[in-house]
Amino acid sequence: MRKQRTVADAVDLPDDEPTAGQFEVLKRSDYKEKAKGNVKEMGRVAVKRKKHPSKVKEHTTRRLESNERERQRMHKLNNAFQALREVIPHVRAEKKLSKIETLTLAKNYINTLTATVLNLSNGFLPAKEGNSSASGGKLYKHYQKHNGDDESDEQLKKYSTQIHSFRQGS
DNA sequence: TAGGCCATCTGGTCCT
DNA sequence: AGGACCAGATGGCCTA
Repeated sequence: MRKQRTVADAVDLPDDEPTAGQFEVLKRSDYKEKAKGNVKEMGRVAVKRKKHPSKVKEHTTRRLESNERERQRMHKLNNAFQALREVIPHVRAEKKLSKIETLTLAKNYINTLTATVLNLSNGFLPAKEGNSSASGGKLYKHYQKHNGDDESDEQLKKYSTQIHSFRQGS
């Protein structure tokens, strides 16, 4: 199990260690600039600055609350990833797809399905005026825009190759 | 042991 | 003003 870090961990520092609220805020650009030079001192520059205890407490409370919200947000995101995993057919069922694998596979799966639908519905024919969505014309145009002249067979090949490579763990 | 993946914390920015 | 979103940092776990 991963260690649960809390603000309490951060607050429980030696006396000479600055606590939350005693750091000078850097602008994002400065932050990034600093990142290039020194990884150890990322982001925060310690400046000893006395703050009223109630302010520190308030800051800590707010931090805890937003940490909790962020955790919930990430959990929701992970649930969505899990839901996506469950609808993408893939071979390596015994091993969970990573996030990047899930997204990549999903994208190619969608392309494959789109191509298949277009083929089945003769979507490759020019859409009739006024009935473009029903005939698949819009879909075809969208698909063509993003996939050029890829045939569905090509998509299918691409998709199965990818599934295969994931199965082999490459 | 190195590298990949992930969860969590954090501060800045955007949005309502 | 406050919450959502984002990206960087950090450290733990797992596998080759």
